[in-house]
Amino acid sequence: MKKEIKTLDTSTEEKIKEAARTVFHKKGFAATRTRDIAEEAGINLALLNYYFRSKEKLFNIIILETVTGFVQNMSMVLNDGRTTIEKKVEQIASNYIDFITKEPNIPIFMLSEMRNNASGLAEKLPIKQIVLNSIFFKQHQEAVAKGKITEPDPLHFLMNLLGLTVFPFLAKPLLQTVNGMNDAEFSKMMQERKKLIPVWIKAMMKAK
Amino acid sequence: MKKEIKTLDTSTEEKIKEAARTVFHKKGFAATRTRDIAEEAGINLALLNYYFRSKEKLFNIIILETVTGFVQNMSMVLNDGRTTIEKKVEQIASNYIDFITKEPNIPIFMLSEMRNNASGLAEKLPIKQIVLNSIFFKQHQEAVAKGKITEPDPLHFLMNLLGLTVFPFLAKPLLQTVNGMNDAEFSKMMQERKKLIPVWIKAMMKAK
DNA sequence: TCAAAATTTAATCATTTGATTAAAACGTTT
DNA sequence: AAACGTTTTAATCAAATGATTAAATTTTGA
Repeated sequence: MKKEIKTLDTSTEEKIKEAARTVFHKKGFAATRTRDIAEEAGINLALLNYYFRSKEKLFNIIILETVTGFVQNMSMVLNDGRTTIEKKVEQIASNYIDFITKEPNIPIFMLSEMRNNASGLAEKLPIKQIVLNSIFFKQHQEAVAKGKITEPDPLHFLMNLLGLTVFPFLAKPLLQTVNGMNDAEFSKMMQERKKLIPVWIKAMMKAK
Repeated sequence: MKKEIKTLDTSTEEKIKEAARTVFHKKGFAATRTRDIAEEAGINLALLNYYFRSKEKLFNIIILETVTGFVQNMSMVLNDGRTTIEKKVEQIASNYIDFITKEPNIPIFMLSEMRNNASGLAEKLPIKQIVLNSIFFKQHQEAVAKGKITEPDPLHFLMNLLGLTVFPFLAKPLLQTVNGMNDAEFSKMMQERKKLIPVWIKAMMKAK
């Protein structure tokens, strides 16, 4: 048969990547053992080095994919010319709450691995372009000019939106023990926030 | 026999704790080597085990102190009967921005180490008590009753406040490369947020 | 079919790492 | 000073860990 498209889903290489993603996301680079990944993938340890040379190289592939996926979503929304700025806020809040609900380890994984920027990751990401050249950026400028938004720096805007959206997931371990909150309750709370965050952002941005 | 008070500031035990705090905060438990701590403290490696038995026991002491310190500040503010809820928001934003500016590694350290709650830390903290029995909690209930605050759950209130305050520090590595922001600019931005966050929170809480 | 190439496996290596030990150095008490 | 307890040091240990190797097995292509 063709060797290229031979059920890539279950190829050894893909199994290792999938396992690496799972373990790295959950435990981070330093706490992850290559043997953990091999076991999770159900493969011989040596295959990890056979396909990816080293733990570090495998990690760099995973984190680049993870961060790219995270940013891409926002990029799409920010560059949609058909939606208002209000609608963009709704979409970002809603999309990220759904996304992080499915992959709850991603925010703390990304932020903790970037803390010393060891992988030089940030340089590889065109986030600045994404924001500064975005339709959102222009819409924000217009809204400021028209006095509909008080704070002129779009950075505050995006940071507030992401903070309100992402921070609860980061604080979840605390909430669960401290507040006795279970997964269902947390999930319900985040669903509420899909509607609350756009309302809050709107109110904040008009405030002065 | 006697050894109680002999310049505790520079005692070996204290030097090790201080070094451990520095290294653990910066790199996290898994990435920290006991030799890193010994070197930072300028002591022989064996002394770490002599005074603290194991890396893990030393870590548990450090993280408990760190989180306690972090929570204590909020507890004081939330239980001050002489301040309004608006003033409490100002104080928490201001205190934490100052605190984290001095110790920028603490938020990501706390959150990433709690992600699997390995140290069973959350159980040791009386945060639930702190919030539910606080003066703030009663003031919040009153404000809701009087219609001054729309959202009835004080959890949203505190999570929003902390999210707006802490999240920028977590995202700092991104901002620095992506936005080309240097330390001085970041610091200036956070000083602005001391004034902005109370205004924003006030507007958010009235929104509906 | 069969030889070459690719993949997989078990065994092993060299370091790293947390921890311990025995002896030396230091300080206190008598 | 001598005896005793405490602190510090250098050396070492055992387990863990990332990586490699050589052989076995499977797949590919003529």
